[in-house]
Parts: sequence; structure tokens; C-alpha cells
Amino acid sequence: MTVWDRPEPTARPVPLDRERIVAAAIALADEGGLEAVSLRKVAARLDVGPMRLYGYISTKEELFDLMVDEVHAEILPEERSGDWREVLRIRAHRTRSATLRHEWLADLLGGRPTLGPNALAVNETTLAALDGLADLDTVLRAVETVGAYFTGAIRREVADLRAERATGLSKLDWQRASGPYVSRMLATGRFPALAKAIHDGTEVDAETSFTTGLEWVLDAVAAKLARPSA
Amino acid sequence: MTVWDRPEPTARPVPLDRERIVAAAIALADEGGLEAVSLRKVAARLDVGPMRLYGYISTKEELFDLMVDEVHAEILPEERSGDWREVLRIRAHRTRSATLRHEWLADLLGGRPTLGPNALAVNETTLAALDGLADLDTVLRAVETVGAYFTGAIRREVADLRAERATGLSKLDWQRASGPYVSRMLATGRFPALAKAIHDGTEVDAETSFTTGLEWVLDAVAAKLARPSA
DNA sequence: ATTTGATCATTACGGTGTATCGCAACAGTA
DNA sequence: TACTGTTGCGATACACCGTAATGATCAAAT
Repeated sequence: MTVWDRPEPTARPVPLDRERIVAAAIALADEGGLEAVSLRKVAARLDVGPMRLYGYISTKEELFDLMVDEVHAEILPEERSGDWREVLRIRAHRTRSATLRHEWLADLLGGRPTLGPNALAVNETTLAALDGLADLDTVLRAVETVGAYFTGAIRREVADLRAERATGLSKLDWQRASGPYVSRMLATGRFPALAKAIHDGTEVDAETSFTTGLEWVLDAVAAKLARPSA
Repeated sequence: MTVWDRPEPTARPVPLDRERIVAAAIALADEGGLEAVSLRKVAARLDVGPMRLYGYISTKEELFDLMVDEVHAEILPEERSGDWREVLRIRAHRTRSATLRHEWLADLLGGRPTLGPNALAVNETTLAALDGLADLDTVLRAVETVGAYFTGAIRREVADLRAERATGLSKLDWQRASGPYVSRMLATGRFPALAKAIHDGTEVDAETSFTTGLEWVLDAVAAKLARPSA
């Protein structure tokens, strides 16, 4: 029986799974931001029809959820490190650097509850580090407070970063002289404190600004963990 | 000269300005969330062709910017109140309630630098209240830290709120028993601290949770304003 | 009176998320 | 081995989107 007798194997569809889909989506987002992620483009990158994806996700939002959880794998520290404070600090910094690697994460951070397995693991190590240091409610409040801080700070940092990129000017420079609108507003005299701040403020790099605020918040948490009633 | 001789006055186009546009957009967003805001629908609500809007804004994002600034008018307190701490506290709470009135604001908060006149005014009163309490950089750090906290906390609160609304279950209930996925994850034993937290945690209402965290952060700021070097 | 320039409406383009539907390959049965 | 139900896939289709390009219309300027 020659080759010619045997029929060609029927063209099997490209195998697919969530991992591949999410990887493609993340690649697109890394290259062109969240807005570059469309189900059609994700599908195209996988040599697949768009509708195929709906076997694995049922909505675009779910794809975003998967993407966020995937990045949480990068946030999860490899080894469990000691101090509660160190754990919270590391989590904050790892979240920040993951976001700088995947800027689109800033658009999603805090937007929806994160319940994927990786996000749960991140929360687990955080809670484990704080376990028993105070009554449970205080501990939860602590985790949420720190989380609120770094979420907000990261979002703001990325927002400023993008603005700088778009205008080609650092925030301070731009406010100070080059932004005609802001200059005009400050010239009205209606914002003296703001004008002074912009005039006299020194340019602080984003990371130390992030770190400083973080340590303040951690100080506050430390005080409450010591005296849980307050 | 009879009526019939005189030509009908030519149909003047509907008068328009940014205020009207923004108001229409906010109304749409209040009703159906940010995703219900399309330039076509905004225009329709004003009895106007969609392209007409491009005389007043040049992109949809700019419309969002205007919306955000408009809400900042609600955030700006009417009278200047004393204490720096009170000023920060009030700003946080007013931002929170404005967001609860306009939930879509949560999607925009921290997403882009806010430079509209109302946002500037809000920043002005904040800075004015802190002026001279420490060196300028410390003051700026304080404002940013508190801002990062309440931005993050508000976003998270709204995210949870939406999840509750979608599932019909409070966050705790849903995690505890009714969410099959979370239950399954916790049953694996890989998340003992998380399981304990969910099992033993009491349901705290969102506002007190927000307030508690805020006061912690304000405590931290107070400590730094006292000793600016730390 | 004629031209010009600005304003507005229409049309059109290339994209989006996703519902629907018909087909083709497989599993199970007779 | 023939048949049949089920499942998963691809193509098509729909309603909508932001906005570029174009065409019409009218007030002001020459």
C-alpha cells in the first residue's frame, strides 16, 4: 500500500488551552497595551478562529482575569521570608515591578476581585506571615490597607509615566513651564499653595517615593499590630 | 407681507457646549456605567450628530477627563475646615462618596493625571492645609500617600460591591460556602491561613473598614509631619 | 453680489465582542 | 459495518463602536 493509497490524515485543529491563550494575550498587551488585546488578534496569533476562544473563556473580561492571575505568579515570592514587615514590603515591591514589566496591569489592578490560584497563593503567604500577630480583623485590615496603598500608588505612578511619555516632559517640568494650560492656571493666583509646591518641589524618583510612602504605611501597621485595640 | 412670504428661519443647530456634553455623558455613565458611554449615545441624548462632539473634544478619553473633573466639583469642600488631618480626612471621604454616587469614577480614579480646574482646586485646598507643617517634600509625600490609599481602597470597595451585586452574595458568604471554586481551593489545604481568615473573619461594613485604614495612614502621616526627617 | 471660511451633517471605514448556525469528525450502538 | 447522536469547530452575521473624510449650508467679508 503506497503513500498514495493512504488518505492524508484529516487536518486536526491547532491544539489549544488557556495557558496558550493567556500567553498570547499577555504578549499582545506587553507590546501594545491593553487596548491592543482583542479576541480576534489573540486568536490570530494562535492561528485559530476567534470563536474558538469561547470554549475556554466566556467573555473578554474573563481573559483579563486570567491575565492578571498569570502575572501574580511573578509576584509570588519563591522563598518564604521571615518578618511580616518584610513580607508585606516584598509583596508591594514585587507587585510594582511586575506592573512596570506589564504596564497594562495598572489598568486592571484593583478593578476586580482577584481570585485566581496565583492571587490566592499571594494572599496566603501574606496572611501566613501576619498570622497571630493580632486579632484576625486587625490583621485583615492591615493587609487591605497596605494593599490599597500600593495599588493606588502603582496606578498613579504608571499614569504619570504615560503622561511623561506622551508629552516628553517630566511631570515637574511640564507643570512648571512647558504646560501652557497649567502655567496659565497657576498664573491666575487661585492656586498659591499648588504654585509654590510646583515651583519649589524637587524631582523625586518614583521608586523612592513609592518606598517612602510604603514604609510610612508599614509603620502605621506596626503600631496597630502592637496594640490591636487602637 | 404675509407669513407665507417670509421664509421660515433656517433651522439653527442645537446649541452645545462642553458643560452640556459632559452632563449628558455623566448621566449615561450614572445609569449604565462607563461602558454605556459612547460618543454616539452622548450625541443622541443631545439631539446632535456624533461628529458634532469633535468640535469640543478631540477624543473619547478627553471626555472622560472632563467627566472626572466635573465630579471633582462635588469633592471640593464648600468651606475651608481647620486641621490638616480633618482636611485630608474630608477629602478622602468626599472622594469616596462621590464615587459611590458615580460608580464609574472608580474605573477612572488614578488612571490618568487629573489636571482639570476642579481637581486643581481640590489639590490646592489640600496643600494649603498642610503648608508649612513640614518641609515641602514631606508634605507632598504625605498628600500622595494618603491619595494612594484612598484611591486604592475606593477602587477595591467598588470592585467588591460589583462582585456582590453580580453574585448576590456578600464577599464573605460567597467565599465561605457558596462559591464552589473558592471552597474547592480552600479544601485543597494549600491555603490554611486564607481558610482560617475566611472562616473566622467577621463581616465588616465597607465604610468603617475604609475609615479605619484611613486613620492608620493619617496616624503615619502625623508622625512624619512631626519629625520630617524620618 | 460674490467669494470665502467656518460649522455642521452625512457617509464611510475598519475595527470590536459575541450570537447563531451548519458542518464535519468522533463515540456509541445495533 | 452501518447508523446516529453529540460534540467541537469554522464561517457568517449582527449590532455597535471611534473617528476620518467628505459634502452641504450658512454667516461674514470682500
